[in-house]
Amino acid sequence: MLQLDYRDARPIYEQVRDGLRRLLVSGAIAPGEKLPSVRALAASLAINPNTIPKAYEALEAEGYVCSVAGKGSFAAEGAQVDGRRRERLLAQLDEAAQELLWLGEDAEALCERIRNKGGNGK
Amino acid sequence: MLQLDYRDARPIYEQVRDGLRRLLVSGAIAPGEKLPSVRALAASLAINPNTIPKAYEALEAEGYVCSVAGKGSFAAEGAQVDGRRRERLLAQLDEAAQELLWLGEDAEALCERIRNKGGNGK
Amino acid sequence: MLQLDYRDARPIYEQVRDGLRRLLVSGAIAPGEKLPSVRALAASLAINPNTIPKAYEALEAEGYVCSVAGKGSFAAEGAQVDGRRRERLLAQLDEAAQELLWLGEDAEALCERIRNKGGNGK
Amino acid sequence: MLQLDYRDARPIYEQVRDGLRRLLVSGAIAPGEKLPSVRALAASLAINPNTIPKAYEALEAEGYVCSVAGKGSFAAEGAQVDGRRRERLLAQLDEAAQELLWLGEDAEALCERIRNKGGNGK
DNA sequence: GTGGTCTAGACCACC
DNA sequence: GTGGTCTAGACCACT
Repeated sequence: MLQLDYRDARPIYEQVRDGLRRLLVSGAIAPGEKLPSVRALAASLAINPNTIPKAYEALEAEGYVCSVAGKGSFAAEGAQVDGRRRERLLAQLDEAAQELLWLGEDAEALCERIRNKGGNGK
Repeated sequence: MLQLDYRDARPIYEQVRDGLRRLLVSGAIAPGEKLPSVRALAASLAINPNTIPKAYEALEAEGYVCSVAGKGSFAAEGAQVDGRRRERLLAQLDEAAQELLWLGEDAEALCERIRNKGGNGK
Repeated sequence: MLQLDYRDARPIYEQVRDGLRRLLVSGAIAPGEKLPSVRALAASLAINPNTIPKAYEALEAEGYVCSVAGKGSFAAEGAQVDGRRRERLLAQLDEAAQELLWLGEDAEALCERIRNKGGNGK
Repeated sequence: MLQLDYRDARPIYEQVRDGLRRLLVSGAIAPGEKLPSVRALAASLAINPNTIPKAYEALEAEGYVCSVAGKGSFAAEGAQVDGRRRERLLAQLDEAAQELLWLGEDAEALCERIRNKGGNGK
């Protein structure tokens, strides 16, 4: 389900957070669906159970996840996501696009990439 | 010319590297133009001179900059940029676009952003 | 483990880099094996600890080494080596071979050298 | 005839020396043929005339060139080349071959490269 | 204990 | 003046 890279400079919890977010936005996990429990995910990734809540809390702060005490964590709707996250993504898109255009990439080719992303999810 | 943020998690040399790259791809520094000398830039940023070469070497490895001992460092042509840098940018673009689309952003609106980036440089 | 030559025109960090790469490709250091720590290697070579990371970073950029903060540096798999390194080696081989052939060296004799290199590692 | 690269770390005279040697071993300049005069070559490369004799002297020391006062410099036969140069080339070949084999390159493929180099010169 | 980063100051070769 | 290299010593986060 998730792939950890111990050679990655990012801490484990960030890799879990980013991996889960990727599964959410790719559609692999549908809105409302229950995420794996802390213990189950920790076991399947063979990491310390204390690491998982940190990832879940970060996603909850962003609005991607909704945790209910005693019941578990659930995937939220896209509309509930934090506005600052959206701005950061737009900035990331702008930055990559500007540099790619400077490198000679064709604007329409980049647009075509974006349109294709939308269709199939991943 | 550049702005450092000591609250930023990124090390100084990465901030310098990213800031200079931004100046290059935005057209603020033209290809072939001389970059500030190691000592001059260090002084203007009020940091140790040893920190600057690390940023310049990273940009040289990417193909954005060309340093010549005894003469200075110069902005390279876009065509000399490392292919792996281009792939990383495309991945960054894809990731941001996919998440934005999931958040409900309109594909054509994102395309319009990209087209505008190309025109005015910054 | 490594031998420095202060009469060599190459800077120390390049000698360390090339020496380590030699140990890796000769099989003296196996893939996955831990390399000496920055401080330990600096002490054993009687040089400043700051010089070692420069060699390790270069090998990491080539794909020969993987450094993990807090854990150490490790030998990578051959498959992870940068493609540009491979091209540079092929060019080096071509250049040496062409000149040797012009000097009257027999092509088959050179081939025999290459076949022998493969067998015993060093 | 020769291509200089001012971004290259090597001094100009080494680039001229290596470029001329390349022309010799590739067959572009035949044994016995007259090399361009110091002034002519300096003019065609748009560099200081003092730089050319340094390159010619180096090639003469290696045995690739034979200079006659008042008449000019001439390409020598392969057999006249310095033995140390040959040993250095063999070492260069060995080193590149060993690393390429470690990277998974096929020994016979490398041999085929060498055989092809011999046939057409360049 | 590990690698990563930064400061301070020095010397070199080259232009 | 330039970039390139090295030394010495320090602090940090993470294991």
